[in-house]
Amino acid sequence: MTTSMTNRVEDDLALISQLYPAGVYSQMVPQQAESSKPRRRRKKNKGGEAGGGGLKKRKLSTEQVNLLELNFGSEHKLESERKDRLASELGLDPRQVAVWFQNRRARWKNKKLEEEYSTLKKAHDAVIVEKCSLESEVLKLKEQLSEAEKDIQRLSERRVDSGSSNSPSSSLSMEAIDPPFLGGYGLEGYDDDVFYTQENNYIHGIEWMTMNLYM
DNA sequence: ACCGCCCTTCCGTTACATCA
DNA sequence: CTGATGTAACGGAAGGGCGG
Repeated sequence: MTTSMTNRVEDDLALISQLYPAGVYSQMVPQQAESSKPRRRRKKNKGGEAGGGGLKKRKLSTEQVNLLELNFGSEHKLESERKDRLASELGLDPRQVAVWFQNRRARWKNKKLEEEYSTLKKAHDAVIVEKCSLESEVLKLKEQLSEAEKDIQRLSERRVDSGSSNSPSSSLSMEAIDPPFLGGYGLEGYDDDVFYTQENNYIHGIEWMTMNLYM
């Protein structure tokens, strides 16, 4: 929190450094340092010259990187003993080895985060697909239910009609799937979901439908 | 318990190299 | 030449260990 806030301030200062010529800026810094945060600016290193004047190795050789990678693979942390040993093996400054490990840990962390993100995204996508499939199944079942309810309605209406007209269609099979006798009370006490049998036992509509469909 | 010093790690950034 | 990308290096904050 405080770090990022200071960094924002530093960003502003860095921006200032781009807006003003280097010489002007370098003279501005000490003045600002008195009132606010001092900002040390790294020197540009044109022509491979380090700040001190010596030649600066900008890129590590393949052999150096390979050995560093090998060491990083076995242990991400770098104790000072190992750092010194590695540095002398590679002909590098111990500080360079420390910086390399530091940057390598940062890269490793980023890569791990990317992998975790990718894994989570795959899981998320799979859940979304399953959700869609379940939703379409719910829709299908609702349609089936609606059709079944319409059938029940038709059948109960036909039952009422056949009471006066003795239609020839009231065959044996129709008897089997007609709604059970509702007694002398008409449809007034008729519940949408419950049918009463002649024995005054009741079963739910869906169960009744299922029973008749497979009888 | 407190303080100052040193060392290390992490984070954000900068400078530079390399490549398309 | 230029913008994107990778990486070595830096600066600062924070935390732990240790002696005074």
